[in-house]
Amino acid sequence: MEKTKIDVQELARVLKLLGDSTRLSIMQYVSKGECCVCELVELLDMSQPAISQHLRKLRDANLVVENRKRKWIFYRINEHHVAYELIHQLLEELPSVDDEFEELDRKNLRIICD
Amino acid sequence: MEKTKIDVQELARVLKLLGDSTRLSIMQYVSKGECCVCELVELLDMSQPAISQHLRKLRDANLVVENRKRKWIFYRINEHHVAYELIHQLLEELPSVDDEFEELDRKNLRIICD
DNA sequence: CCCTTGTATAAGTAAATGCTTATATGATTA
DNA sequence: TAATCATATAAGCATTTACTTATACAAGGG
Repeated sequence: MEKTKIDVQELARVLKLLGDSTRLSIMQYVSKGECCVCELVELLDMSQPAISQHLRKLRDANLVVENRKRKWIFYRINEHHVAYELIHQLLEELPSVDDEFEELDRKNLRIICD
Repeated sequence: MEKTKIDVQELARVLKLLGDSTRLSIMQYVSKGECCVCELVELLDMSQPAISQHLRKLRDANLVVENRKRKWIFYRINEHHVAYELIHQLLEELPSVDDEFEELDRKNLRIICD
């Protein structure tokens, strides 16, 4: 069974989306578990529309999927994307974001919703 | 021995460069062996200045290294780049470019220079 | 029902990008 | 030394990008 090959244009499209530090960070956060928009706004210290627009691009490319719970919209990485394994490896090269999540907890800005 | 981590900004910079199908193809070609500019112009069917400008970006980012031989300038992938292993894995996801190199041979446009 | 909260979208803008054409540079050859 | 070949650089331009501010929309809570 031959491993699936990815088209150059398609891979370039994905890499272009990941080639922005805000979006790359978003991908890292949402790969650790679901994040809602307001959490990402806090984690990345950026305006809500800016985050929303980045999320739209990632969603349009199917790199993330949304999950609506009560009044929040949670995003998580799409594990079924053709390039998921590759993206996962990329993200593993990055320093941990555990501290950022802990700080979010300390500030009581983590949204727990089950 | 902990594996070297790459800064988010730095990885994003690399991915941004790879997030262009022309440059991604160039990287693929020069990872298979040295290519001079005129070969890349032929392989990618683009203008010489366009290729040159893409090569400059890749060279500035240390993703490729140049090697001057006689009147040609050959480029090859920089195996010592921090993200080399990662890039190598990315390139392995792409379909082979052997046919393109063979066509170059058939057209007698391959530069052999030793 | 209103009012608030969370998120999305629209419009505008400055900066970056990727080409083009024209020209410069540098090495090779006649 | 002049002509040629391979490549680089400069300038110009249309398009894309990533923000901003303002507004819309959708879900909950009083």
